[in-house]
Amino acid sequence: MTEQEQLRLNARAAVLKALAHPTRLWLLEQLQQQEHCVCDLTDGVNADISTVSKHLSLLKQAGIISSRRDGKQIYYRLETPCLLNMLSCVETVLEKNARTHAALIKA
Amino acid sequence: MTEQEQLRLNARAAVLKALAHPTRLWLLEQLQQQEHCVCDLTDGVNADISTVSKHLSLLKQAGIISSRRDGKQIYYRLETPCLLNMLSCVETVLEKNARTHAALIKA
DNA sequence: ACAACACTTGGCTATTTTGCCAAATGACAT
DNA sequence: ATGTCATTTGGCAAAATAGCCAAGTGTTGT
Repeated sequence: MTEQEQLRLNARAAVLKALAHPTRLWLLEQLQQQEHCVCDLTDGVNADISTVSKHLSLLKQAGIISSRRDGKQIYYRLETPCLLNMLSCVETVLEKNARTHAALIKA
Repeated sequence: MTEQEQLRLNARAAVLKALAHPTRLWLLEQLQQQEHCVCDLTDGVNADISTVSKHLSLLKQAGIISSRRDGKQIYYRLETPCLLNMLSCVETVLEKNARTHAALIKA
């Protein structure tokens, strides 16, 4: 693994790490159709507003979402919609796992 | 967020979490073309064999790779090749970030 | 200027992840 | 059976992550 490869992999891992949290995945799903302010998003999650805010800024930091201010509110929107389509392959893994698990139980 | 949604998101996040590490991404790239034994993989990474082994079993646990024994060696192979194609979208994020960063420097 | 609102940031603790070493397992050869 | 090779597992310490509360920032309305 060369040093350049190392850097490339670090960068990729950073994006994946940003995605790898249930609350953040939920937030991204909410943003898929349209932008939302933090207040909209907080309602659906059972976590402190500050926690949601931190999740959002983490996603922003990773370049996955962006924000704009409109009066008192801050609206977040998805920058890279393909990320959510991408999850179809994750779903493939889960289905495969489910089948394997079922087979193990039957056996 | 319903409880069922919660479970679904947890499962997805677990797979993403397994992917979200530079060494593990490298291991997956090695396995993309063909299966490899641990000894093959250890050579390319500057980490202890035991560390590599733990990364591999984590990936296996997540259902991303599988293993078979052949004599003294254990061969790992990629179970869900689409995961690596999927990363093209991660690359999109990174390119976008690079452009944004460049623009900020210029400004 | 001041209060109210929407959000972010700092600070803290609890939990999880990482990676090394050393010890254990499993397969094969002698 | 004993030794050796390939790999896994246990145990531990260091680092990163998560989430709450409280305090701070920025905006609007009075």
